[in-house]
Amino acid sequence: MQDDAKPDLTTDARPGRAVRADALRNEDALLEAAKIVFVSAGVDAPVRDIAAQAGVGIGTLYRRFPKRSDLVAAVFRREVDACVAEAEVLAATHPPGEALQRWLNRYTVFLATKKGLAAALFSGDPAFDALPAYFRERFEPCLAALLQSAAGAGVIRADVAPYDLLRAIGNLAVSTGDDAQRHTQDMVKLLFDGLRYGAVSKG
Amino acid sequence: MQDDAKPDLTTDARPGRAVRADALRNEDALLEAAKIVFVSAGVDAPVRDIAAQAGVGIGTLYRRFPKRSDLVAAVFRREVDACVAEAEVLAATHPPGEALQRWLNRYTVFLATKKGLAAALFSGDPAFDALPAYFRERFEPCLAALLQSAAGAGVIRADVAPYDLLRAIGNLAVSTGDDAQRHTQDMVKLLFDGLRYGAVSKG
DNA sequence: TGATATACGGAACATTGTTCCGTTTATCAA
DNA sequence: TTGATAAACGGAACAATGTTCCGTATATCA
Repeated sequence: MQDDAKPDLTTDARPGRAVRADALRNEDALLEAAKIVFVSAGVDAPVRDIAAQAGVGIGTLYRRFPKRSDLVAAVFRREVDACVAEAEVLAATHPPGEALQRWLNRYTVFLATKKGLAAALFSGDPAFDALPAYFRERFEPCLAALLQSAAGAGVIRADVAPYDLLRAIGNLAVSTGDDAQRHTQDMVKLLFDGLRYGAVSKG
Repeated sequence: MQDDAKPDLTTDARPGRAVRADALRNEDALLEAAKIVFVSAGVDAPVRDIAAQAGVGIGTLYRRFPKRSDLVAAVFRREVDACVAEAEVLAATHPPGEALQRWLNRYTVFLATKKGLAAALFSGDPAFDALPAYFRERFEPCLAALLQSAAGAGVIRADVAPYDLLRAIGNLAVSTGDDAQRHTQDMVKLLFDGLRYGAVSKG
């Protein structure tokens, strides 16, 4: 593998020339804007609104993300990455058990903002085919590290598969209704208590 | 409850006057057209296409179905009804075991055409809120009758709950891929064989 | 600092959703 | 059977959104 691995950015630049700085800035602004607009107006929000929120022209949006699904997928990856990155921060700044608990909460927040995407994910658009794998690739090692660390500290039991936990919480998070968020977080906490119940050393 | 129960048709007619015959005809034509277009172009197909397929103007479509979800829900109910009606026909024209087997196949066909609707059903549109209940209300007694009849004839065992079977097949039918249909039907057949395995009298 | 590749912006066009009203037609009473 | 009238029809017109295209602006590099 050569290290021509630039950010996978749609650009007119040929190998010789560097990608322009404003192009990078706008890519970032668009993703941030899309994230905000998707939450407030759904993934079917008008592209004009996203461009406006980002402070760029429509043409710029289309240059980077020719199809809506490109933008949706990019936002999804970006938020997965952000959630994973936070795990590392938490692990470095909190004791293992607390880091785990805090991250599970962070993960439920991630899931909550993805409800609007669920329908899109099942739409059959090939642009989304790779996302489930990406989801697992990124989250499984991430949670595995937190679990192993907490288990090593004797705070939780060690016999729960990371992916099982990811899925269980994912299922808990699909509940709907007024108090969905409270309900989900309560149930996740219950799960976490379950983890603690069988811990090796401390009660 | 008075017996003013006409078909729940949006109409300008006041109680005094009968609903016009062309209105009824067009309602039917629109539902039939929508069913066809939804299969070939998805539930987001342009309303113009549906009106054209039905041979009516756009205004007529909007008069009956002001929102797309109204049309989607009406088509859904209509197809549920058609599938249920076929159960009665099969029960009257085939021996119990064969009627059951044939209907289960018919049911998988119904499910297959509903994949495009799955996303819509989960969209949170209140127009769809009543559909799951309708689904169960109609299908559960329908399948219960077939099962009871077959069990009475000693062709299958009698300890399977109709709703469990409906759900199991529903889950089998969500599989995707090139051979999804074959796979689903194979698995449903396996289920059916399972029903036969514990039959009371005949082996 | 000038030349040039690159990217930007938004007008213009295309597609689809939705409303509105003049025209047509089914119904019903005479 | 026929005329009056309510009811429904059809599609033009308008609105909202998606998409393309190209003249203009600017970052990069020699």
